[in-house]
Amino acid sequence: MRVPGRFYLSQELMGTLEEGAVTQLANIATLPGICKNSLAMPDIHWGYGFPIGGVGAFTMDEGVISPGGVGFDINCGVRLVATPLHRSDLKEVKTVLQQLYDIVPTGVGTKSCITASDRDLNRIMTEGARWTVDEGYGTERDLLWCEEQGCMEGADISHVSQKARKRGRPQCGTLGSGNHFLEIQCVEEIFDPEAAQAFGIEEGQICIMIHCGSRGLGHQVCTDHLKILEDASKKYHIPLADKQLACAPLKSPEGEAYLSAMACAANYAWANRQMITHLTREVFSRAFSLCAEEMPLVYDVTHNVAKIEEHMVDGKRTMLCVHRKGATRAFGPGTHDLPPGCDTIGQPVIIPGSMGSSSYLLKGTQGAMEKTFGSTCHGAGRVLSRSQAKKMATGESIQETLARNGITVLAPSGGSIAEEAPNAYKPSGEVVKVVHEAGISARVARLNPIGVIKG
DNA sequence: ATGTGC
Repeated sequence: MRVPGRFYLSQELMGTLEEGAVTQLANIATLPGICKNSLAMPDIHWGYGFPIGGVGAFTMDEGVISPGGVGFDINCGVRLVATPLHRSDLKEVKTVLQQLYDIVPTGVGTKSCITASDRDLNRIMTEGARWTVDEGYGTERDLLWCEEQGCMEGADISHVSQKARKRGRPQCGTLGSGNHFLEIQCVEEIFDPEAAQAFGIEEGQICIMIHCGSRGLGHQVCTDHLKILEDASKKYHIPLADKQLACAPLKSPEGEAYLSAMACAANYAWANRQMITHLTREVFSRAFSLCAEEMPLVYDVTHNVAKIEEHMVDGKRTMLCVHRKGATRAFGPGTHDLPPGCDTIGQPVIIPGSMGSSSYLLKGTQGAMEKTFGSTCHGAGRVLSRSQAKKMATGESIQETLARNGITVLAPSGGSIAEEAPNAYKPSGEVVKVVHEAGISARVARLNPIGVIKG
C-alpha cells in the first residue's frame, strides 16, 4: 500500500464489514498516484475491483483511471422531485402508482416509449439532460438543480462502440432492474429547517424519488473499456493487486478514451432520469392537474462516476481524479457547482433507502472537503447477496409485510422484490448516522416510502 | 448493474 486505507463505520455496522471489501480498500491504495487515503463509506460492500462505497482520488501526473472505480452502471444516481401535495392529498396511492408503473418501462431489457435516432443518441451522450429538456421533456430550471447541470464535459462519442449504441438507443426513459426504483415518498422529519427551505422541502410533503442509471449503454461502455485497460495495465507496467483494477495513466490515450466514453454514458444516464421525470410529471399532471413548474427538481446526484476536481492537498490546490463508486459527492458551502441559493448551505445530497425503509436528504459539508475529497455514502449497501436474499423470503410475503405498513409495491416479478428485501440491506438510518456524526455530510430531512415501483 | 452465466 502506498497510502493508508480509511473507512467510516460504527460499532453497529462492524458486523456487516466483509473481509473481501477491506482487501479491496487496501488494493486501491496500491495504485499509482493515489492521494492521501483510499476511503470507504459506511455502506461499503464487496464489488468489482473497488468496493461499493469506495472513494479513490488520484493525482493527474502520476495517477490512474480505473473502470472498477466507477462501476458497471456508469452514473447510477438518484433524483428527488417535489410536489405541492401534502400526505393528506394522497389517500389512494394505488391508482397513481399503477399509472406510473404503466408509463415507466421497468425491468431487464425493457424498451422506452421513444427510440432515439442515431443523431438523438449523439446529443444524448454529449448534452445529457439538456437534450431531454430541449426535446420538451422538462424545464430549464431542472438543469440548474442537477449535479453538473446534467452534463459532463469531455464526452467523445467516437469512444463508444456500436454495440453500446445499439443497446442504448431504445432504452432512454427506462428504469432498469435490481435496486433501481421509483418511489412516492412523504417527508417525515426535518432535521435542518434552513437547508430544507433552501432545497424546497417541508414536513408532510409528497415527493418522488427516481433511482436509475445508464442501462445497457453504460454497461457496454464499461465492458468494452475494461478489455482495453487490461492490456493498457500491462503496456504501462502497472502492477495490479487484482485484475479487476485494470487501469491506465490518466494522461494516456487509453485512460483518456475511457474517461470520454464514461462521460457519454454519464450524460445518457442524466438524459434517462430527466425522461423518467417527464413521464412522472405526465401522470401527476393527469391525476392532480399539476404542471411541471409545480413539480420542481429538488436535486439529482450521481453515485458511480470519476471526475476531475480541484481539492486542497497539504495546503495546495491540486487537480485530482476522484473515483466515487457507490459514493456521492457532498460539496460543502462555498464550493463550485452548487445550485441557486445554496452557496452558504452546501449541495443537496440524496441517499436512497432500501425498499420500505427511509431515504434521506443531506447537505454537503466542509468536513467532506477536508476528509473525503467531498464525498459521502450512497445508500444502504447490501448485506445479503441476491441469491441469499431470494432464499430468505418470497416476494409475495415481503409485499404483504410492506402493505401492512402502508407501503404499496409494484414489480415485474416476485423474484425482483425478494432480491431487494429490506433485510438484504444495511439499515439506511445507521449508515446516515455515521456520515452525519463523522461530519462528512449533515442530515436535512427523512422521507418514507408510500408507493414503490421496483425494477 | 446487465439482451444476468466459461
